[in-house]
Amino acid sequence: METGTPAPRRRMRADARRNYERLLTEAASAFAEHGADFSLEEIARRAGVANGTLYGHFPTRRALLEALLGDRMRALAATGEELLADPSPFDGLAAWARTAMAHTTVYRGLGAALMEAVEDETSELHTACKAVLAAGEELVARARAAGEVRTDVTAPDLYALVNAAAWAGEQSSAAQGERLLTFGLDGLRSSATTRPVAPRPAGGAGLA
Amino acid sequence: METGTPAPRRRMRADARRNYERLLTEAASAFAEHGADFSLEEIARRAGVANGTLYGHFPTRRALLEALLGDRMRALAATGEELLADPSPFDGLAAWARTAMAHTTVYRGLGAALMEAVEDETSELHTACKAVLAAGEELVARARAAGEVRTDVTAPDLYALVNAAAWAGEQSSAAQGERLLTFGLDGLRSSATTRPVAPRPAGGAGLA
DNA sequence: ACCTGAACACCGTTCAAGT
DNA sequence: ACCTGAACACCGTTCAAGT
Repeated sequence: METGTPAPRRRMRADARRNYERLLTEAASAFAEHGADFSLEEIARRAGVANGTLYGHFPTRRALLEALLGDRMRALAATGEELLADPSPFDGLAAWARTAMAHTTVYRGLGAALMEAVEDETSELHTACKAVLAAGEELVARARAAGEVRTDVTAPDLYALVNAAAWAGEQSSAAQGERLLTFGLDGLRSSATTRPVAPRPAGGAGLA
Repeated sequence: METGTPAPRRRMRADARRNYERLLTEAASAFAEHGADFSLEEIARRAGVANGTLYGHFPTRRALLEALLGDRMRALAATGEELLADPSPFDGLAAWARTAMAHTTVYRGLGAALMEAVEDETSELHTACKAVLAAGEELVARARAAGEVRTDVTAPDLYALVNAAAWAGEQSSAAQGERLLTFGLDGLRSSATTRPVAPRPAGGAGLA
């Protein structure tokens, strides 16, 4: 389902395309191993191109991240839509949050980039972040309407929670990050209902 | 109660002492304005000393942070001890967490430094972090014993929560950070008891 | 169209030489 | 005992010159 490195948007000269792909490949493994703040100069070196070539293809680090993660992030948003069909609004939301956190932990430092990008309209990652946020909003709205989370919970709350938990995971251990996510998700629950098991109206997951 | 810049540990030559204090003063305002990752070279420049002088007094950025924050952090730990007398174990814990978060937000990027230092025994900030962690542990233990938080909640959980909330506050808004802390704290509560109002045995806050 | 590599303005850290 | 400032090895980003 994954095509390895994503294709550039438009037709390119053969050598340009080769450089483009080499840069993405090296960036992917460098980011995976050393985090999203890894030296761009070193990435260019590893790809065997001049530093100027890297900037030609990716004017900023965020552009590089977008090329690497954009598709994945849109897939994450799509997963959110699917989870709207989960019989339990809260469980659907929680499952999605865990998936989102897994995506965020592919590169160390990614949570910070995603937090910044969602509020910065000039960021190349902004559109993808907004899509993720929108998916979260739908899940939150449904859980809110079902009385399974506090009435004041927002999509930015969920977004911040996921990224903060991912961040904490980077700083200490992945397990610690997951614990934080668990606590945070539990804290979103409506304090009125202890455990929103609810009557559940026999059928599916309506509520357009 | 605060003496401005903390005094150096031992007697120093007059010029050394002056440089030491100038460096601390400049570092404090630079960190406050631009975060704890601000250029050390620029701090030395602002203090009117050579960069080597800065490294002479503070071999690492963490040493500088320790000089600036050590006392404050020990005071935070002391506040934790005091809050052990709070009639409500959970409220005491929560109040302390909010105080801790306020301390963490004095410099942008401080949460990351504190998360790193608590696990790095070679860090000059390590002792201070451990003191804070120990205070948290006592508060957590009391709340746990009182059945007001889950039985599996640990001091590192609380520590990570505070720093992660502070981090989130830096990335978006202080309000968002506080919301996250609220959710997180609520998530620490024992899921068995909805609201642990408890009979409360008339008197104070025993439980040695 | 695209690539190159030097140029510029920064870093953190170390260390010989001074006083 | 302490300070200085150059030295070293890095960054990110830009841009003239090439092909």
